[in-house]
This record gives sequence, structure tokens and C-alpha cells, in this order.
Amino acid sequence: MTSNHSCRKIPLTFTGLYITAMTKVNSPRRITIREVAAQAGVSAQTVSRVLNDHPDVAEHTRARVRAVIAQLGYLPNGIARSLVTQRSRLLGVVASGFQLFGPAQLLTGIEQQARELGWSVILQVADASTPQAYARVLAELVAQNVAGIIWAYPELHTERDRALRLRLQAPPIVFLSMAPQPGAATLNVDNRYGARLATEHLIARGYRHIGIITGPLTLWSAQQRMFGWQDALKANDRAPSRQRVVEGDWTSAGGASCLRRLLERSPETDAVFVSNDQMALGVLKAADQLGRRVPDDLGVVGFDDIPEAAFFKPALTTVRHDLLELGRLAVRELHRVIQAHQSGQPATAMSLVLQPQLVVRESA
Amino acid sequence: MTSNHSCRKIPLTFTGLYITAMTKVNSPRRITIREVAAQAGVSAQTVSRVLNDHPDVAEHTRARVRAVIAQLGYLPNGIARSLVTQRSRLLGVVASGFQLFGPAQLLTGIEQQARELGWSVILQVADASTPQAYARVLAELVAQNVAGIIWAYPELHTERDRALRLRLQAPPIVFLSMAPQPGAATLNVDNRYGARLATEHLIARGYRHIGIITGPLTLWSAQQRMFGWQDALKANDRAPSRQRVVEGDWTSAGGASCLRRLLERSPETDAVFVSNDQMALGVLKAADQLGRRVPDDLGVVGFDDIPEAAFFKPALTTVRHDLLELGRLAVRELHRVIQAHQSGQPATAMSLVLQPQLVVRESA
DNA sequence: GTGAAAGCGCTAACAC
DNA sequence: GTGTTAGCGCTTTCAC
Repeated sequence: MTSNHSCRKIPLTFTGLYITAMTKVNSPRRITIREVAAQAGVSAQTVSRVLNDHPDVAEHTRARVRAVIAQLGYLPNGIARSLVTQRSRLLGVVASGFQLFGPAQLLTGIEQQARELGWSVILQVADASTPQAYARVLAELVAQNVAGIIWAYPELHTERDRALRLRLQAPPIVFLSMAPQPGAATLNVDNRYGARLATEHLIARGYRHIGIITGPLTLWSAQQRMFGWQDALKANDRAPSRQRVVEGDWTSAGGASCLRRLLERSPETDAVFVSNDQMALGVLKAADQLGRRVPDDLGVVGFDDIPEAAFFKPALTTVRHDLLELGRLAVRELHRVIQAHQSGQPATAMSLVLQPQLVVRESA
Repeated sequence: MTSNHSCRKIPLTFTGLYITAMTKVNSPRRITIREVAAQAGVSAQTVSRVLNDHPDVAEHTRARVRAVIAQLGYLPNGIARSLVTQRSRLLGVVASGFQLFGPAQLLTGIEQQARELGWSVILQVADASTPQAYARVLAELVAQNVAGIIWAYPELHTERDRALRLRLQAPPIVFLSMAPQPGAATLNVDNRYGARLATEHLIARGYRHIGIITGPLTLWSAQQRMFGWQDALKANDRAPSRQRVVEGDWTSAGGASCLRRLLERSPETDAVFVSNDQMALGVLKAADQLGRRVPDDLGVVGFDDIPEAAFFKPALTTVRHDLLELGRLAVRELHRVIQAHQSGQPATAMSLVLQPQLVVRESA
């Protein structure tokens, strides 16, 4: 409450719902399987059998137990279960945040598929500021007995690799948006190919001097998009000039200032591949302010195809990739490995690359 | 793998990191406190004392145990701990998703503050499609022994209230973006006031016929914003006309089509309060296509102040609220209640309302 | 200061 | 079909 916001605080009276809950947490502790058993006149084991849908229970016993469970509002204690069975329905997800479009899409896909498989998601946001961050995150998830981990933290970082190599006691891991490593399951969008698509579109439209605004180059995906831009230029006998590479930060503000820098450095630039749509919005704005008309004076292609891209002025030509599906695939892949695991079978780690596609609108 | 995406699958060989992990999960199971104890030549109890920083351990014993822990890479089993202590460092969060700006901000704030307090977040996305959804979500969190719950699902729904009233065995709950209820801790942005601010700005700028594009009116926050629009009109002796209310869906596409509908129904409309910035982008686009210049022919004010709003054309006048801070406050409030609880003290449920502010740019 | 015993809530293995 | 016993990994209690 030390914030500098103006706010009203409303202390409430000591009765009502909330307080009710508070009282109930402490005193009438959670109902256990034994209480259900006693009430139903059977052993705890029989209740357990009903809970787990074992066949060896007489129908009328099962019915009686179910009735008591409903009546008492009994909820099985998941962590006791997990402790004894040595397995869990918990999926650990490591991310860098979810304010940007990409991570939010991934997380949404992951959560959806997890829910459909009956899993819960435990979220860890790593801040790569300290070297131990990765190890800490991993330890946290292992402590919670997660059945598997989805590593959706796209930063290049040797410390991370060391931490992951140390995963002595860690469950299966699937990596998202990271450089494929031999033996590790990594799922990706083909960023390089997508960027190439975008750049080749600019070339085909007749633009001569094509620059790039990249994402933070500590990110593998941002690097790949830069390589795709280079690929396209080289394949068309143009030298990718270091002068026309500007590193952005994924934000619109960054995009705007990057365009200004790019045009200062290299005024003859007549097109730019912008590594995400948010920055592209800033580019459109800055171009407008500089008196450069898009697409006539400046061609712009983005990356992501966020839902807003079609509503930019002019509507943004961009690269669409299905990160929602990628997240879902990651969970299914992890599920497969965990299943195989539990039944003692060998599982082959699968890597997979989703192909993006160009969406042509008005900005190039 | 049943998707309709073109993709390459790369089956990998049976060696390397990933497979390494797979082997290690099964055979050399997690190291336990007893193994540490044996290795250090002490009892499990002493190791436990070291783990929990109890004072009653000789310094050299402590050092030896610590060494063994580090050497073996021992990680305490959080769920065994949680089972015996009857408490946990797990925070349950119920949300409707995080693809929109608001929810993403909230979740980010929640996660940050939770991390700073040493908690982990377990995420539940409720789909309100089935009536039992709320109860299921709650049961899931209770099963995982969460220490508290943040309910950030803003939909009005009697079923939810019933489920929550039933929270017999549920831990303390803090509600976000919901109608305050007596006795329940609810934290909110003052949506109504913010909408009033926006609308009064339009009035002050001399616009005569002010419409509104609302969010989905099943959401309390969307309703409040509509009431704020009404408040402002009434306070200035204008009758809020039902004709000038169009219900949107938070998306740019929705915003664009809502503006068209609004202008068809009520062509003299010369300004519109749009209940979020994403829809406002669609409104700007549609206005452009209809030949209405903003702000001259049509005043537009949004809500949220997303980072992109300043880069719209024209730059969007909008209402800023600090949802990140709201999320953080919610966690701190929950923490306070849980703490009080555990020390057996009574805690007063606190409700709190954060005031938004107007950000004037070019669109009105 | 340290250890032994008991048990958190549940299920696996075996008896009957 | 059902109950009994043991124990998952840890902490709490109470000896010494």
C-alpha cells in the first residue's frame, strides 16, 4: 500500500463471506478420506478405490461412498496423492513474461492443451538478471513435483544451458523457441524462413534498399529473423549491409526510434523488414512524421500478424505464424514422452518446425 | 500432430541431452533427506533443521550437512513438506485468459509480486461455458493446497457466486475486477470514474453527440464503463441515448464494425468513447474508411493506454490505469490475510479502488 | 545439540 | 469385494 496512486481504502466489517471463509480455513480442516470412510461405513481403501474408478467395488458400495463424498463436499488431497504415487498432473512452464504477443499466444496454447489433458499449469517467470535464475526456476518446479516442463524462455544464455545440463532430477523438458539441440525436443516456428519470405516480398515489389529492424539479438528467434533477411538479400545478389541493421526492443516506441536511426544512417533505404508488428506500428508512425509515405516511399513488412495488424494505417503486410498451435503441440509432445516414460517404454524426442506464411496487405 | 500446418518433423537419434534426462528421471530417483543424512553421518532430523534454519545445530554439523546437500544436488520435496506442514507457497490464480492487455497486465503484476514474496503461481483458466466450471477450478486449486486464491475472472455469473459461497474448504480469496461484495476483498480500478473522465473530456472539447462502444456487457468492468459514460452525460444535462450504445467484443475488428453500426443508427454522432484501446484502433480505421476525420469530424477516446496507443494515427487520447500495480496489491493483500491467519490473528478484509487518469493526445 | 517415533492424506500390495 | 499394513518425504514432539 506504499504506492503513489490516489486510492480509496474501504475497511469492511467483520462479518460476511470473506470472514466466513477465514474462519473455516482454520478450524474445520479439510475432510479426509478417513472421514468419508467412517461416514460410509467402509475402509479408507474402498473410498480410494471409488475415487480412482477401480472396478473391484460393488455397485451399491460405490453409490453409497459417492453419496457421502457429495454430501460432505470431500475433495481429494492432490498433494498427498502425488506424494504416494510419485506422479502429478502439474505442468511447469518457464517463460519470460506474457505482455508481448508471442509469449501470450504460446502460454494460451499451452494452457488450453494442458487443461484438455486434465493438467494444471504452474508458472515460473525467469528474470535472467542473475546467473542462478535458471537453476532456481528449475529447482522450484522440481520441488513441486511437476510431471514435465515446457521451457519457453527464448534467450540465448550459456548459464541456462549449464543449469539444464544439470537437470539431474528434472522431469522431461520440451523447449520452445530455442536453437535445436541434438537430443532435446525443441519446437519452433521457422523464423528464418518467415523473415526470408517477408524480405523476398519486398524485393519482388521492387524495393531496392532493404533494411531490417531486429528484435533484441540476445534472443535466438530475433537472430533467426535477421538471418532470414540476409538469406533473401544474398539469394538475390544483394549484400546485406551492416548499416541497414538496427536492433530494436519489440516495442512501438523502439520501432519508431529505430526507423529514424536507420534513415539517418542510410537515407536511401526504401523498405524495411520489421521483426514484429508492434515495432512496425511505431515504424508506420515515424514514417508518417518524417513525411515518408507507406508503401510508396517506404515498404514495410512486419512479423507476427497480431490481430490489430489489419487495422494499422496502412494495413500491415506481415508474416503469420501459429504460436497457439505451437504451444499446444509442445504440451502434446511432452505428454507423449511422459506417458511413454511411465509405461517404461522408450520415447523418441521429437523436434518440429512450423512454417509461417506471408500475409499481404497494404504496407508493401 | 493432426494440424493442417505444413511442418517438418525431425526424429532425433537416441542419444544426447534429452534422452539423458529421460533415463535419469526413472532410475536414480530424487535424492531424499535420508540419503543426505546418511552421507553426512547425522539423522534426517538434523538435516531438516539445517534446511529450515533452526538455531539448534552446531556450526560444524550445519556446515557438513550443507556441503553434502550441495554435493548431492539435493532438492527438498516441496509437496512432502506441504503435506506435513499443512501450508504451501502456492498461489492460485483464476483468469479468463491473457491475450488481452488488461488480463495480461494483471497476471504480470501478480506473478511479479508473488515471486518477490517467494511464492509460485498456479494458473487456472476458467471457461465459463459450463456451469460447473467455477466449482471445478476451485476444486483443482484446493486439491493443490494453494495458500490463497486470486480470482481475476471478471464475468458476472450467479453460478460463480454459488460456487464461491460453497468454498467450505477453500483458502482466503481476493477478487479482482469484480463487483465489491460485503465481506469479500475486492480490488478494482475505478472503471466508472475513468469512463466518466473520458466522456467529460469529449464534452469539454465541444462534441455534441457522444456514443459509446462498450465491452461485452456480461463483464462487470464493461458495465461500469458504460455507467461512467452515462454519468458524464447526465451530469451535463444530456440524455444517454440507447441508440448510441453499441456492444463490442474488445477486438479491433469489433471496434470497426461497431463504429459503422453506430453511425448508421445515429449519423449525427460526432464522438465516441471506446471502452478499450484495441477497439479504438478499429474505430480509427473505420472512421478513415468512412471519410470521417479524427478528431475534427469524430472525437475518439479509448481506455487502457496500451503502449501502442501513442503510435496510433492520430495518437489516441485514452484512460490510463495501473493494472500491474493492482495485481501486485492483490497479492500483497492476500499475503497479509494469510499471514494473519497463520498466526491466529483476525484480519480485516480490505477493498481498494485505484483511480485511473486521462491521457490527452490527438484523437479528441 | 541431536535422534527416535509418529504421522500429514493418500495408495500399492497383499491378505482374506 | 473389502480390509489391513506399510510407506511416499518430510516435520513435529519429545526424549536424551
